[in-house]
Amino acid sequence: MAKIKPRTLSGFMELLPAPQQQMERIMETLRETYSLYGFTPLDTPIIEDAQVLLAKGGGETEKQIYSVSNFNLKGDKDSNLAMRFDLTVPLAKYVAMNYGQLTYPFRRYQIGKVYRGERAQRGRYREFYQADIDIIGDGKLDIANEAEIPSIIYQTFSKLGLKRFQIRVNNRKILNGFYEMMGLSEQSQSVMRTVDKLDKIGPAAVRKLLVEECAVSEQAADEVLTFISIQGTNAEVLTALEAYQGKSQTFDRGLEELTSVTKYLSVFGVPEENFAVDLTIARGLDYYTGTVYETTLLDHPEIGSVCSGGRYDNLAGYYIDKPLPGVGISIGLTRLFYVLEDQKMLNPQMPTAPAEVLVVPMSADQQAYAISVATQLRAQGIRTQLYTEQKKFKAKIQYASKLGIPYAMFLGESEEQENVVALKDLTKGQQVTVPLQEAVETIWEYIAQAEEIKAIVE
RNA sequence: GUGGGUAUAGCUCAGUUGGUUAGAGCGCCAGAUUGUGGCUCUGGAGGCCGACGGUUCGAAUCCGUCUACCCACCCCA
Repeated sequence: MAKIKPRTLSGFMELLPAPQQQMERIMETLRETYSLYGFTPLDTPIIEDAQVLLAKGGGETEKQIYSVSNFNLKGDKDSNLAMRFDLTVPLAKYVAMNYGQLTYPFRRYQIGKVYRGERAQRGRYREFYQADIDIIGDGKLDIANEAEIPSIIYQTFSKLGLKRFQIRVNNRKILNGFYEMMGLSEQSQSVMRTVDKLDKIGPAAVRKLLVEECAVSEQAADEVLTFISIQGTNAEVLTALEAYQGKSQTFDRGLEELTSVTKYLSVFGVPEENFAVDLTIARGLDYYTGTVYETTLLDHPEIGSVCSGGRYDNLAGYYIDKPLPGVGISIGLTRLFYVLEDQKMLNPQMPTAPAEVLVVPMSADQQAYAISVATQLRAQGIRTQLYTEQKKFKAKIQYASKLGIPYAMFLGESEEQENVVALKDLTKGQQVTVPLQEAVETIWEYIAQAEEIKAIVE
């Protein structure tokens, strides 16, 4: 019979057990850190009414969203459904729906898969995890939140063990104000996109594109280039920006905000080398209205941003008549994991075994003894696997070895009679015959040691 | 959506100007070693050479079509 070729779709990540274990460790770290800052977990459906997801309408979202018309949910005819493109729009819906029942500022985190109809590419997926944190205010939301959000990302990345990363910060109001001064408000979207390519294609090419593609005059293009090439320490950039003050209210407000965010970021404990005011950052979805963030790994800029977000003033406005400003950021977990694995940055010391000990009865006669030992181990909180297959001894020990299980416990006739266990440390190759409680102590020592290995990234 | 590339064993890949029985390394299985894994040695299994069509005495190799995947652009986490 002809077999069906098993395959995983392009742009979808599927991991083997050991790397999956590492991925789970990263997720745990994110959850822990997010919780530490008082965020509450949230889960929303992967599939939503297409109208809800496309409320914002138009643009790239519409092009890249997976949607199904006449999706036949039993009883619900002619539903137009779509898969979520990000976690921010579903959050806006959630807040709009439960407006009266939430307490503001509402802080939630969410780790979930999102879907985008793009061509898959190195570090770019069609299905990927985002790990979001957002703070939604009722009517108002203080600027300090816009500094707290990236400081949480700093904490998270640091806890993972990452050092060479940079959170780049900009403010849409500064950009919009600047383009307003230049009389380029109409083209600002395409100009920002072009400017964003500066790192990639260089100033000369950017200038050419601005003139040819964005209908910017030669003179204005030069001024744009001068503006975006403002560089230096954060203080220097802010000082340079002061020269543009007084011509646009929007710009002035943006500068004020950026100055506050920069100041608070230091207070939140983010070192200067891990964040930078960068005037070329503009991207993110088009709902951003103020501060915007983009985080890159300094040694792997080719992968692009692994975490971005920003301030949005009125996302829920598509659903209800309440102004609900928010600020949020999203770690591209799948992409981050891809880089870490691809670049061999994951700590090889990180344990990936599914258990600390494999309980091995020597023969069928010891099966009952083995079950009772395993039960006692589990009751004491030791992750335990029981090897019940009637195979050669070699196969049993190899099983533990391949899975990276550090201890094997052999239970034969003599062990059962004397009520002891033969505990073998597979990493050292040493074996002792001791009472069960003593073996438990040894394994606990190992577990305590393994927990010291906090850094997921080496 | 646009442009380029690739498709041979479970994985990574060789395969000469077209030539008869398609190879290697890793992995897998077995044995050396029936209560002791990793290292070593020995043996073994495993292929419609992506699919379909064409050229030829003869095709993994040349040509065409299709499909899938990869890279880049667009855009983005």
